[in-house]
Amino acid sequence: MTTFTITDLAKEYQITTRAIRFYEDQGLLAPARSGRNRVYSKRDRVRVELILRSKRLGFSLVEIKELFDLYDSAQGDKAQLKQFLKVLSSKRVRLGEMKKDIEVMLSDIDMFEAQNKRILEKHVHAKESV
Amino acid sequence: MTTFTITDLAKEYQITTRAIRFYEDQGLLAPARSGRNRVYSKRDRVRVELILRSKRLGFSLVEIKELFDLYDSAQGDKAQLKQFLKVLSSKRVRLGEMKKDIEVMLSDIDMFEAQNKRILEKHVHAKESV
DNA sequence: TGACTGCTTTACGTTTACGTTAAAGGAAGA
DNA sequence: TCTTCCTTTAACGTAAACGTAAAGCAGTCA
Repeated sequence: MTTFTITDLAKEYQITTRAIRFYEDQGLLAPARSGRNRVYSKRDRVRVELILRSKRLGFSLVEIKELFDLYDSAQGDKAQLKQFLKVLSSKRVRLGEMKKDIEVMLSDIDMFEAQNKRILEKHVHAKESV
Repeated sequence: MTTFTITDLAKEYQITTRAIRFYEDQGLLAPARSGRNRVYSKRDRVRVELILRSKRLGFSLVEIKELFDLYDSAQGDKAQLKQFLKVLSSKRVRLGEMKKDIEVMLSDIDMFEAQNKRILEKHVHAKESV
């Protein structure tokens, strides 16, 4: 099937229908309608994925909307397209910084783990030697 | 110098004194006092760095506090130490997932860039051929 | 001494991202 | 036809992370 209901998407992505409608209120989604009911296309589904991934990485809904809008208005408009590319590259920079932060935290965690495992083993030896 | 005022830290990390005091209210910092005034040690400074890095990665202040508390209570307590290690490894999992998300977004961005640059060049050629 | 500057506490305000009823309208099954 | 279920819009509520006065104390510079 090529279309989805709001509950389909909610179940698939483990979010509430309220959240999905909220994204629409904020201009992030614009599903078709069948009567009053919302009908989501594959494209809408992709946008939901993009929203969720972006959210997990700390991007605000406003930021995501700006990207979507820019992408939409960049179709055929050369100036907008250049602007879109600029924004994309700034996002890339930010993602790179986050990657660095993650590396630092991972190595911090490694350090703590190594240190604490040494301590745990010491305790064991102490017990054994008693 | 081995100690810092609240404005020292605020300037160094580009945050407001309000934020620093808020972190203290939430139990994330416990600076010494000189009279009524706060005096921050190098250890406090490290904690501020940890807080900010964690925040940039989307961790909540409550989560950060729990880690700090666990770390503090793990000194000499074997059970708490094991618990600390467990939590650390769960954080590591989450960081790994974020890394994946970042990779996906970066490759998405690469795709968009490549695609749009092709379009831009087409336009140029079109103009040249006219 | 008085003004200025910086730090303090207290407390209400604000933004983001939804949660949570509430009220009402199809549509399908017993 | 009645009940049940899913959907809709509308509106108020909430948690997190501070922002923003307000008002007082402490040091210092002229």
